[in-house]
Amino acid sequence: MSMSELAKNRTGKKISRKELILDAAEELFSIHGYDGVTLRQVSKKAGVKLALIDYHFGRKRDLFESVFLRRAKILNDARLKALEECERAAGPEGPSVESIIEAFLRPLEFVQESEDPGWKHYCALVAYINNSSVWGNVMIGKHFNPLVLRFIEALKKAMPGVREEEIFWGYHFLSGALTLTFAQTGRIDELSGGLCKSSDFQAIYNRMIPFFSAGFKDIEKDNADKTLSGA
Amino acid sequence: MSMSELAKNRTGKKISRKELILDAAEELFSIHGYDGVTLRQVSKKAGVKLALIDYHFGRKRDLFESVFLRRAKILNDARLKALEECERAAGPEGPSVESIIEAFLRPLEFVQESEDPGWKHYCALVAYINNSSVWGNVMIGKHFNPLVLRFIEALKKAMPGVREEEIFWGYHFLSGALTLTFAQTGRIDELSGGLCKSSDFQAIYNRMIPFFSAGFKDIEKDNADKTLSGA
DNA sequence: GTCTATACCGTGATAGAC
DNA sequence: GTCTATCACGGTATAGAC
Repeated sequence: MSMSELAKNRTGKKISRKELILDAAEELFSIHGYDGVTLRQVSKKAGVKLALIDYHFGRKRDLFESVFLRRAKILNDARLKALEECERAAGPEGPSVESIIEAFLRPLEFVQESEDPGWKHYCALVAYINNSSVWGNVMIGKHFNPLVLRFIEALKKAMPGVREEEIFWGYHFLSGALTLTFAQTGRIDELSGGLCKSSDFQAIYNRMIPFFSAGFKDIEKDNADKTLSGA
Repeated sequence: MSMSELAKNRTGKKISRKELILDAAEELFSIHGYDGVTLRQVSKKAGVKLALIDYHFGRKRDLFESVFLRRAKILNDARLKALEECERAAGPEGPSVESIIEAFLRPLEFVQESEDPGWKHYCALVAYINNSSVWGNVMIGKHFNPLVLRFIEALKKAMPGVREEEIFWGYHFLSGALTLTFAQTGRIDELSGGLCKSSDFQAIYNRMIPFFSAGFKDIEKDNADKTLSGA
């Protein structure tokens, strides 16, 4: 790697031009979506020549995928680790619903704490992809579903007797709430007249964990009711 | 209106070319987003000449807004009516949290029952807009927030003593889950191995209402706890 | 008032020369 | 790694036909 490929970001760390392109693309794609961004905009924002994007990533589609993949593994490894730890910490009867949801969400807090603003852009990009019927099933399905199924398994153990599909629906609701949070539209800020700050992920997770735990427990109660009445 | 402006849809009803353009644009925008659709694609799908779009709607942006506005009022009027009815039906102490959420969601069921497939496309479009940091605050804020604040008010009455911001957060979660449902990505279908059908809105609302009611009630309980411990 | 044919001109992704 | 050419496509404008 030659010196000319390196630049300094604001924390003083040297980063390659390839990374600069990824950073610029990440931010732009997260705001305007795939079709709303041109490679020229990316090259301008990254401060590199247009042709360098072609050199490093080839087609636009591949650049988009590279942006998505760069942080996917880091994110999911952190969540998997959190789940495994909460399983270890729990007794033989396994972790509670609440602690499983906590393991799913808490690792995301570093996004806000990180000095790298790219993580916030990345979350917005995940929101864009997750809501897209074009990209969602391909990219999220391929790279996030294995981890999600791991969490679903844990929830099933924590709620024995509950029908599988009910747990999947609960996850769907959780995923939707998280996605809208990631999207960072600022709508809740305005709607609430400034009472809620959509940028304060920690405040959100603090509320999401009990809120969704209550939802899941309601499923469990309902299912138990049905089992009883069916007996 | 001349005969030449009319065509027949599959239910045999005559619809104007202007409506055909709106229908085509609605479907395409809902799948590919604003930037992912060209006016030429719209004209082709609608079966009209390109210049006709310019004649009826002017700029692309204005077409997009026309598509969004066409059904917004119908949708929100139905929900407002449902809320008012549930308030009338309740005693002087006002409606329950559960019945308020029901009034928010149930009117959406006609979307699935309607013969007009455009309603499903419209919902996906709302999902796209609600998750977009570019369009969300402008269009959803302007045309949906007044209704939403009406529901928030009802929830506040149903949960006296709960801090306003907690209710806003609860709404944020509800909105996210609903948005992901609207988006119709089919991801939950695949994730669940076919157990869940994302097209079955009725099944979803049946589960959302108790799930989110439980979440809100948990907020209420928490708040009461804090009040007690603070006393 | 409704619709069509056609042209404009900037911009886009991409390929190939250097 | 970089520069430049290519060539299709995009939104929009306009003149005129029914």
